[in-house]
Amino acid sequence: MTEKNPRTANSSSPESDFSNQQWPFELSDYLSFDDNEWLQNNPTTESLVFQANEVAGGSHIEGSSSSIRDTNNMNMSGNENWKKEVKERVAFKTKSLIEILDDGYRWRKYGKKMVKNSPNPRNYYRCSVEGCPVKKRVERDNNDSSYVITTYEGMHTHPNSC
DNA sequence: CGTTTTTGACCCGCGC
DNA sequence: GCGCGGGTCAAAAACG
Repeated sequence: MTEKNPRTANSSSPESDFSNQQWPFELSDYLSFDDNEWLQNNPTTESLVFQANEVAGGSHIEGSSSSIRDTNNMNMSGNENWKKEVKERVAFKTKSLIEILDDGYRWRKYGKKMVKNSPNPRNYYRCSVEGCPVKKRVERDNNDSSYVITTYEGMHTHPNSC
């Protein structure tokens, strides 16, 4: 990075932060997004947007986006893990040139990997706040480089950066 | 100066 | 048993 990070000190003010970006939605709307609503608004998105209670060792996303559908189809054979911990998993498919979508939290990149089926790199982000098990996975669409698939994992256990 | 980014290496699960 | 795929960590560098 060198000039693609218009944030850093303004993380405390997500409002002004967003004014700088070309977000098609408002921060509040973005946070209260309903997976069901998204499906209605984006019928072409298939099952890319979903909210599932994942379990450790449940179904890993292997392959391309087509495999993501498998994640929705959890296996009943290991449903006993459900009582363990509920992990919220939300995937967003947004048409934007920027992949670093600021949601008011601080994200620290902890890894970059190349998908074997695409020349698109996959970025792994994590909440900089300690105690926040929230993880973010950002990947570009294979078919539409203009689209960005952002997958949020976990819930924020700390107040906003404000 | 602190924080974050970056890249490579390492680790884990499972498939064959 | 080894290889593959994916995911994570870690040390150093870069940036504000």
